[in-house]
Amino acid sequence: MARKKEYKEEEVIEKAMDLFWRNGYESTSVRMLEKEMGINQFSIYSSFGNKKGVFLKSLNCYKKKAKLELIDKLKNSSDGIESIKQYFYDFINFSKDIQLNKGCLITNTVNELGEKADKEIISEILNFAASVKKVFIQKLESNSLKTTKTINKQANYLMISLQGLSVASKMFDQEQLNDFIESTFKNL
Amino acid sequence: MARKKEYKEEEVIEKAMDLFWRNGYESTSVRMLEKEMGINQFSIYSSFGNKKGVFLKSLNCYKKKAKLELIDKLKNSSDGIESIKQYFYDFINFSKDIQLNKGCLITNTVNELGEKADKEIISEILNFAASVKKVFIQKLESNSLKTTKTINKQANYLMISLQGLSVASKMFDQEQLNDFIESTFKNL
DNA sequence: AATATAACTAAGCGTATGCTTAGTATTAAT
DNA sequence: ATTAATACTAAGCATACGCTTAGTTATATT
Repeated sequence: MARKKEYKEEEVIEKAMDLFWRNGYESTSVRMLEKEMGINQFSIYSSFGNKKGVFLKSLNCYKKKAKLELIDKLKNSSDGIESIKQYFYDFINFSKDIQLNKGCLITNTVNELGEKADKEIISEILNFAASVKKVFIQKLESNSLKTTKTINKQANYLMISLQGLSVASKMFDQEQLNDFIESTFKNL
Repeated sequence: MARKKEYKEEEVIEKAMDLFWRNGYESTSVRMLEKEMGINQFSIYSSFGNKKGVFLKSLNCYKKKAKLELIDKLKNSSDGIESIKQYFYDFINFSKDIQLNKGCLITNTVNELGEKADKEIISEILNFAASVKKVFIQKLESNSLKTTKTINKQANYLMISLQGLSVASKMFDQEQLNDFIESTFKNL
């Protein structure tokens, strides 16, 4: 009985995600989203409720993209720790911007909103972090005699290292990033 | 011939710095600064020119505070690498907020503004990073046979590790932060 | 005491923010 | 063809933004 949507929600959310990724949550206005997504504000609000709704869907889109382009490769690799190292290098390319990098959307969000972030947003963030850590643990377990405790410690270490890489890639040159990655994996 | 200022610029900037530290640059409005600094917008603009001016002075204030409360202790310590490790633990306390942490103001700014930050702001950031790295290098040099190249690599590693700690302290618990610090210094 | 200078107050500038709503166009079932 | 339901356009809502300005108050010099 009703008119058809002239856009696919998944497609416009990918564009919204790009904008949030580049600019952060607060600095991305609904007018900017309107232009980038190519749809009117009415459509944005009828499809996603509010700005936070667009952001939550964008976080989800980011997770899918990261899974396809980064995490699945890591999962399917059989090089153990070496494959995690490769994941670090892959991440740099994954987050490449015009000149430097735009970091990891999840890390950017933690850094911008911190503990005063919305509950749903925090939940998405913790959920994503947990899923990455899980894969790290899998890789650390392969060909290893390490205890569960050691593996958990090392996974925590890698998670935080990755956040350092995310921030640093926005300002530091490739050589410094390489130094960091090489040192990070020296003793694992 | 003229009336006296009813505030000291250094004192009100410290309050502005606190606000920027907690909320970031964009999310801190001039109205918020007005309230926190305890002076009228006219006074803000006549003393500091514009919002960016307040921020630049705030960055400078942060640098002084970090020097006094963190860096000088590191400089005066003679424990070599162990003193850098202590610096990492000290940083966590330095950046303590109500519940979790507010990170490092410099790292927060890099993460928020990235490469599209104002030139003067970028310059302040790089300058601060260079001064910290310099102290790290000094400590790495003490009681060590490492080559200059190795020391530089390790300093780069520590700088980026610290940024990871800054972000992670906003969301992760103390145990995970401890794991991270302990693992970080196993690689040196 | 009069005066020039600068610091104050508070109202207001134009624009941008997140979000809504009145009115119109398009669809699929009757 | 009529109708009901939904998607569209575009104008507008109240509020907040960074910043300015007209008018007043306090000060050190004359």
